[in-house]
Amino acid sequence: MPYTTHEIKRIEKKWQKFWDENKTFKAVISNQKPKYYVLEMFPYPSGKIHMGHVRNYTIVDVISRFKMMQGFNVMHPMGYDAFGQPAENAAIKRKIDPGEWTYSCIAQMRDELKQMGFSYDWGRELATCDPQYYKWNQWIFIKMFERGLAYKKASAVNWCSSCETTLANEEVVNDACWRCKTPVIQKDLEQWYLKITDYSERLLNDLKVLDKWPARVIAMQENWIGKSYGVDIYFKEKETGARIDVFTTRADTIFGATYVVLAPEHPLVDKLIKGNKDEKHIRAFIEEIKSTSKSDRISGGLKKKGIFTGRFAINPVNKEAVPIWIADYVLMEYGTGAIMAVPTHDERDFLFAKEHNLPKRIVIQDPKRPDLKVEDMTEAYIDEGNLINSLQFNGLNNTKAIEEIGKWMEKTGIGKISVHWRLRDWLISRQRYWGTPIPIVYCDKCGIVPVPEKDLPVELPKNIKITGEGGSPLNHVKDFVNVKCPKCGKTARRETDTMATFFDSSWYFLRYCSAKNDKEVFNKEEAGYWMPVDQYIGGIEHAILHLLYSRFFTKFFKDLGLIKFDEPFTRLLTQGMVLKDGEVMSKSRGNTVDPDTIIEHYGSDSLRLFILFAAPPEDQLEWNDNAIDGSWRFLNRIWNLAENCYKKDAGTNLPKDMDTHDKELERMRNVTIKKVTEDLSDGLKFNTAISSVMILVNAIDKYKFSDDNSYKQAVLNDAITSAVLLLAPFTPHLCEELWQMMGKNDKTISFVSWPKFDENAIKQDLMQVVVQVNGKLRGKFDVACEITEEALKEIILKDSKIQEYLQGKTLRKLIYVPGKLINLVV
RNA sequence: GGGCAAGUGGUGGAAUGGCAUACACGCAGGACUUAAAAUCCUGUGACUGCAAGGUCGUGAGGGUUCGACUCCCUCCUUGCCCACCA
Repeated sequence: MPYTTHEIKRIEKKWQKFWDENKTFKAVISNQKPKYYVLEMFPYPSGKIHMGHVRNYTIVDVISRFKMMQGFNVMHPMGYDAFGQPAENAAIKRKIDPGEWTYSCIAQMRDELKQMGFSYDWGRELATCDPQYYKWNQWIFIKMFERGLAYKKASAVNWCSSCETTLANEEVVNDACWRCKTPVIQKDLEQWYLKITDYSERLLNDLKVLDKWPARVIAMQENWIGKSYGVDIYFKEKETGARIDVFTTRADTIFGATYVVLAPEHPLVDKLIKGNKDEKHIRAFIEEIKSTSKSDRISGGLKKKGIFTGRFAINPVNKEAVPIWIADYVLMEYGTGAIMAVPTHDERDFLFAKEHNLPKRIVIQDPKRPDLKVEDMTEAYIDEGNLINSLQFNGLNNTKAIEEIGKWMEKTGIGKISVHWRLRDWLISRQRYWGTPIPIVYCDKCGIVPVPEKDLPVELPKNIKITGEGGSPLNHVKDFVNVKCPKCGKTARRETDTMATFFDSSWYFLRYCSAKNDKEVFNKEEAGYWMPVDQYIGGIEHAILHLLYSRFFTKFFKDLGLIKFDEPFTRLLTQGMVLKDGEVMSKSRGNTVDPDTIIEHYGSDSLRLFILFAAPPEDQLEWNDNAIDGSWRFLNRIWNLAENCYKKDAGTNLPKDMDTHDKELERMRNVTIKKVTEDLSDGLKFNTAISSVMILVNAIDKYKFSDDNSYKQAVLNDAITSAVLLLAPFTPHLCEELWQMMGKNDKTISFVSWPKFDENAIKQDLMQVVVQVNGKLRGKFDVACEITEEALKEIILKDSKIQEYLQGKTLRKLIYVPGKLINLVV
């Protein structure tokens, strides 16, 4: 029977049913085997899986199955990141309940995942919209609230007018909503924040430990956390003496500060401009800047808007009075919201000073142009040099001066060495229905009261009208909003905001360890056994948000004493996107290929094999409709070998009288085992692992169909057996079936020991030595492996062809790389 | 503007200081067939040559080295991330 579409369907269904019924991949704590926790980033349950999912989960599945065969106790769970806006949008559009819609999508998705043959422990399946899950979101929130890590603050927030909700900084992409691309505006609202900034230092420092993460992700996180060393310098307003702190990383240029600039939102602005004859004008200017969106503020390019306050500040190092300006290029959110401007040594300051005719003074000498005058400068000098016009610091190299001046300022009390971070606290309030209710009650008497643990979960009310307009739908649900204060029992009001869904996904990997536990967030012992995740795999788009939040939560759990480790994911792989015709495959582009139709025709094994073979996992993968044929053809060849060439009764012992052909196949078999084992262990190089199995299969074919048909069945059987085992993680349905067909006694191939290789069998009798003349390839010689350098030289130098290249030239040098090559330098 | 990747046949890719293009796709030719599909075999970087062979060739240019796709410098292109961050 050939490996036809019909047969493929039968086999794949058969084994999917087998794994399901036997709970083959159920993970149980055991001290007999080392544990291995392998995890994909769980999907949003949109219903259908797409090629990106297929790629992600296939990569994880191969690792999972490989580790099982290697004797690890593997946990490989699956769940759904099930809260969020698409369900609400669907509810509005189709007038159905978001929960109903979500659960039907989950059901469909589960079927599609099972169709791919992934080795999940379905007993740990979870959905974040399940009250048994989000109950623990609420529990975590309360623990954070108790420790001051969850707090409420009124502030200007990023607001998406289309989604009618606030967005975290991380959700603002190019000043637009990350989901719907609507431009983000600023709006004042009372919002819940998580104090992730308390963990800035740890989040930054522990990146050093993550040596098995892609350098790119580390760099992105470092960038995002943005630690900046500098000095806060205390300027004073000339008349009132009010302190104006400016933050600078360039304390070396303090003597060149010729004006001070405040952000329009700076709290001192109001006082400074009060009574100014131009007050109205200035206020109008400030309002204008505040009303411009951030992107418009930037799109003005280098042209910077500013206005003079009419006031002066005293530079503490030289008592000079410098004008105080307000300008759009100074941001309240960063540093102290005020800067000292050094036009001669900062590009932005230079342009601003030029625009508004402000004074400049050179304090770092360009060694190439020591006579340079301020009037002749066309741009700021931002490179190294020695200090001038800087009193006692004159002559000092500016890099050194940064340190020296900082120390001096701290000593004399005119400033302090400080650190500022780019990382902001995490805004988690959402004015949405389909999310975890924030477990807080507002009481006129008691204030903000957390819901007691025994009353959790605060369940989302059902049968809610969702219109997509007018803020949170929960506002309109009286039974939900009106509540008794848990403290005093008087009438109180429930919080109607829900949590950002990134909250849900920041700890789900811990929940998998105790997925059905209704007593605790997770069990200490279980998490202690399985965690941290040994291998985590997902898209690069989560390099900052999800991965940073998960690290934050993990550190928080450690502080609660629930776990003993600092980092959740030991090893991270960010898989590349799936492209079609050079563009990312996506619904909006209309260039998707539905995995279903491929499976329908070729089966999921062919799809799995193709998607791993076509590119290394980190790289982009260009979908090719034709190339999958190749994967199917290859599986067909394996099928034929196992069905027609494997003989059950041939015995397993290799014959004693092996000739060179037998030995060569046996060597190839060992080489392949070694190569596949190494490729799967370290670099996760699935594409080259598969190609090496293809090479083995080519060799088996050659051996089997050799001219004299003198093959030995035990050698052949051995090679076919190894090929099937090596392929088992990649194409599990086929290999299960073949294993059975070949009469092996195991119930499933999933736990059959990974084949071992013998270094001795890999050794060759002859080795090929490449001969170069002046680095150019001029000959190849097959010689015995144990040949001495002297004997080898003799053979080569006597060779007539090599002689030709040496004629009339003197041999200057001979480089011998043992076992590889000889380079003759003439 | 800053940071990080990457650039190799017609295509996906392999080789990370030592034989460039493994493996596969595609294409061409052949076998089998009444025919087609499937399968199998052969060939397939460019130029040159009847051939053996020779020359060139990993985005461009330079450098280090006996030897460079690989390391270093400069530049170009593409992708991603960050971005008035003081």
